[in-house]
Amino acid sequence: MRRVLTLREMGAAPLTTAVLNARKREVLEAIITCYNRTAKPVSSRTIARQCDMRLSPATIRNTMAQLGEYGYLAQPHTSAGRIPTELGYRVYVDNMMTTQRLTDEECRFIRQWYDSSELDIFETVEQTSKILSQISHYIGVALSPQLHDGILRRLELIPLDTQRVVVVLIANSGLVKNQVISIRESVSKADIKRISRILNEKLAGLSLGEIQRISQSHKNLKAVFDQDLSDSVATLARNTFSLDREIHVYLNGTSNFFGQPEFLEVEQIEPLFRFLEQKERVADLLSPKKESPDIQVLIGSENRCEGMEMCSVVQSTFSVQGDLLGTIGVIGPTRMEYSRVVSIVKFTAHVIGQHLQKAV
Amino acid sequence: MRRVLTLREMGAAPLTTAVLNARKREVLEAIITCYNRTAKPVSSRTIARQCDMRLSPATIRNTMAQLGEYGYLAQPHTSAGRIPTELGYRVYVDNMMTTQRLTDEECRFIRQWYDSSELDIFETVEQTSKILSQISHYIGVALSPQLHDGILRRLELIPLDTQRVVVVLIANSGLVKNQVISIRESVSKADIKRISRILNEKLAGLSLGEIQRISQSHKNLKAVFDQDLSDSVATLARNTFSLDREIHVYLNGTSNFFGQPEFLEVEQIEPLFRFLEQKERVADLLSPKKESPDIQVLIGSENRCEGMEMCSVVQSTFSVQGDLLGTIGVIGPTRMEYSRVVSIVKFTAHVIGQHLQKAV
DNA sequence: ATTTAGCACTCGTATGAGAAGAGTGCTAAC
DNA sequence: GTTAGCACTCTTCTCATACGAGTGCTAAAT
Repeated sequence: MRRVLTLREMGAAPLTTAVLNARKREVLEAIITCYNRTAKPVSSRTIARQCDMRLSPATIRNTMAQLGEYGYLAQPHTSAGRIPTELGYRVYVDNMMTTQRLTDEECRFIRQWYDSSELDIFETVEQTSKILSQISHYIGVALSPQLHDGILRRLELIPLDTQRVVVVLIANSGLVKNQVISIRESVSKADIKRISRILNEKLAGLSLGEIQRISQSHKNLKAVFDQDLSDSVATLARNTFSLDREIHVYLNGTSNFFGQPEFLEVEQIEPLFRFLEQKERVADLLSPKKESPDIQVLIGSENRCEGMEMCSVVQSTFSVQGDLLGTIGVIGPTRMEYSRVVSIVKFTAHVIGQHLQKAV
Repeated sequence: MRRVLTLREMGAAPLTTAVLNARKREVLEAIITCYNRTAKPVSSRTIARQCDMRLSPATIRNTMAQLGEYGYLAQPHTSAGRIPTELGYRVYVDNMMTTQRLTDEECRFIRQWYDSSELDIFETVEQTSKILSQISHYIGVALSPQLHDGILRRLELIPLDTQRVVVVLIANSGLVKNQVISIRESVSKADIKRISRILNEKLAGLSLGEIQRISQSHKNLKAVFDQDLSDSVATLARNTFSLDREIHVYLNGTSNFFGQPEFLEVEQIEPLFRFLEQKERVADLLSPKKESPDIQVLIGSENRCEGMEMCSVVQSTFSVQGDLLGTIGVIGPTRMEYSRVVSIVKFTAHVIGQHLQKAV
């Protein structure tokens, strides 16, 4: 029978650090560090050897037993070493982790990518997932900004032929999106110009989500425009702002997981890859939560995603001028170098913000 | 020692069907069919049981031995059944395969997707990869069209501020692409309008690749415009048409490979996934070859891609009004239902062409 | 009161032998 | 030309055993 603690057992354990004296902290950290390297249960002897204070394996065993009672450590089986539980990692991440500065080289590597790239937001975001995966050696992930959340700066209608118009929407954040829309009755070029002028006058400065809501109802439209609108204009407006809520999810470095010892078996890696292929779910996972802190760390099954039980997520949002634009993150095994990854994600979010600022 | 024939041995075998009498053909086909189902070496007894002409296993063994000499069959080890070689599949695909019509349901399934979708080309292409994977149960792949290959119908310059302009390029194929470009010296709105008019007059109807070439050189530009251009206009033109040659590659259904018996081991699936993550290489693989036939089938190592040795590719291009727009395809294990997949890819390429036609 | 040495015990892993089974190739008879 | 029979090969599965890593507990040492 496997001695893996249930969540309830783990939840019952004290979460405060008060109960963790210096030695327990040191042992917990040493085990986490060692487990990160080897992915194998850590024995008391290993810790005794490398621990600063010279203690015998027997003493370490006592400490480990106590950490086990708290639910911070678990044993795959009775006569095996210890591995950190999710709760153990949680305590480590929340209370013990020291922020590790990136090396100058790493910083340069990240900045270089952005400096050498154009300003297209979508490409920048896609590139970011690549950067994150390359530097973290895990999976880099990035969510494209949603036009829906932006403020309309300007729109342009370009007649394509009598039946179709290209709409170009420009948001305050620098986001530009075009789409071709069809109109039933033909509208003259002059009309389109007029409509375009009116729409710009009345709607610039509003959020695109708000505009979309308004344009759904004829009544609302009338109120905003303060005049009666022909059916064709109303339809045009409605179609112009019927934004697809699709989010683009960019994933990179998925094959980095093949190297990880805990994913050597297909049974482990298959559910993960199946999950990652459902882009909507990945988007859900990464979508900023209500009270989103600077940086968020979801450890193991905390992410509540089927297939992601053995993975952790480190994520952050990036914004331009206070406008939330998107999310970036790293997905790695639960046994992850949290301090390094947190630094990477933080720094990258900062740099991407700076970079996009130029495009405003 | 493994009895897998080398390519040279296989190449030395006769490729004509003349040498294949009815029985040999029937046995080869039966083995391929059976191996497709089971992924296990096929024994003489299995064939003897299901073969139409009532023959004993011993007779089948003789025939199998001859097919083995031709290089169409191989044995994993001395006392195992036979599996088709790549050459065997090649003979089957080229000479024996009967085109299998899709069921009405499958046709409806494919058409439905397109009927219910908007006309944005990129989304259509992305969706296509999803459709292909869902209906083939393998990996669906699609290459987005390259603006570079299109004919310019129209361009629009939208001033964003004094230093930046949004360029909207509209190609004959219905492809629309926007990009923000920066200009060093500020250009007035009136100037931009004027420039836009000139560019449209002079360049509409030319291929974008050609335009890009022209706009690289000041001299060429002068020749086309038949007048001297200010530095600002030249720069603007150059930046407008400096199209990134990036191709978007859409992959879907990669996790379908987890179900395949020959990919149960990580060692098999890892190189494949590593390959698929290199989007440029996938694009290379799928890019239409010089003399590209209606539909192309690459069997096993024919694709010459590291990691794809155990996979086959069925691909086709789709076009609108004779303009080659992009490529779609299916990647599956070498042990693939070629006749079904060929039908799927053919039909889908046809439907996507029809669908995009509407957007022209 | 804390630490440690010693030791019995548990459990996973590696190894090897043996049996079972699937399938072939060959030979001789039909 | 076809087939039955049989020896032979090779894989796979199972079982037993040995080994080793690591623990928990107890009693002694500090």
